[in-house]
Amino acid sequence: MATTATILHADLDAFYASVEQLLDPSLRGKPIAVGSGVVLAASYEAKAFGVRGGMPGRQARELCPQITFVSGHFGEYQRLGDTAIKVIGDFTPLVERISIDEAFADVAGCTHLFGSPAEIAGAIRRRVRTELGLPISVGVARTKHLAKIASQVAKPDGLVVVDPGTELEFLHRLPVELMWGVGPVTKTRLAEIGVLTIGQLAQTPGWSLERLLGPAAGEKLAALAWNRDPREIKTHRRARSAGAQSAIGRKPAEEDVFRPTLFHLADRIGTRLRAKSRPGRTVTVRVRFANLNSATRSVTLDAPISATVILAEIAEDLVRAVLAEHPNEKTISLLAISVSHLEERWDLELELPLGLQDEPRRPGTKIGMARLAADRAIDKIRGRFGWDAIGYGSVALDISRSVPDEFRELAEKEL
DNA sequence: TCTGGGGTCCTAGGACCC
DNA sequence: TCTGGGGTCCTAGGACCC
Repeated sequence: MATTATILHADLDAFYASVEQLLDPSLRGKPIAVGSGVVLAASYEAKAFGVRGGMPGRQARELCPQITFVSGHFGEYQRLGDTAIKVIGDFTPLVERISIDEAFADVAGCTHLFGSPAEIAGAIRRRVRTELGLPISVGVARTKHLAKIASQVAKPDGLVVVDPGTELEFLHRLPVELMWGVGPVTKTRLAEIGVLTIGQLAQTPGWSLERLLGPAAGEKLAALAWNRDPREIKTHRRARSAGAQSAIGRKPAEEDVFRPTLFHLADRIGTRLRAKSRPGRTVTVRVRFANLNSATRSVTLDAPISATVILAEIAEDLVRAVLAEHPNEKTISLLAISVSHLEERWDLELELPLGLQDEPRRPGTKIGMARLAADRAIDKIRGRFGWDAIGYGSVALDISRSVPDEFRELAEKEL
């Protein structure tokens, strides 16, 4: 176990909103939100009014009548996020990117070049500020969990270093919801037994936590409360699933409604899976009803798939099964497909004849091969002329897009 | 009053095998 | 016929994170 604090957690502040204020100086110092129907991100000035990400636009306007909505420059978010992470990479190769605007790094091996971890953190913050014009907060500690908490405490635009000698003193005075893994439900459950701070959590008997939260969560939280975090920096982590979803308002639970939507979702997912040669064996479907209750249904196949049509047909079957189980639900509000058990296909892709990868056991394999070949052709055309250049007939038309496609792409994980 | 979209991990029960 | 135990996989649902 390391005895010095060399883990950094760097987190760009109110990232999308800060980029908008960077691009348009007239927005600086003002409450703004990115998005239209829903708030995708809010500036600190807007957060001061209680505006939060995910909030409906109408509610944000009620809280903050003078708020300015901007539609968003998603390409710029990607570019600036990448650039900020690269700044960290100039100090150490041990960088674990968590999302578009957030990363861990271990600087243990580069202090002889660049100074103490605190000095490196300061240098990162200065460079991101001067070279990109963006505020970034950094936490420095001995463990990932504590570094992450430190960066949250540092916000906005700050630096917090937790010296190994002061770890528990720092940690135990903070509220439990700052801990990784404590969301609204767990916070409420802990509050019911009088646990509000991490210090109180640390003093709670293990059996009590495990009874309250289950064995895994109880043990994990107890460990984190004493700053025992075994996690290491992982520089490359492969995705375990790929999915897509679409909120469709309130529509009747009928074939005419869910078929085109499922096809569109399958198209998006299939394209990604094929691009990385990572077909998957398990298909999961989620249907959310008008009352916001939802039901899932999944199937695990003998062989992995990535062809759009096959994926769509399986998803349709699953949705029909869900609806059959909920005959009283006449209205659906969201459809989702996810593919998991992804293959690690890298080199086999080159060895297997095209088509044998998909559906070797499905009756009518030749059809499966033809479908995959058709997908490959479409993928190629789209690669040259853009996504909308070609598609599956009616599917290309009139899919309700509640958020811009560019926003969806930002959230996609590298497969 | 009615939150969008892309992910990860855990749980609990059941099937199935040794 | 009843008894015990361990392990793996699958499915449905939830909590959580960004």
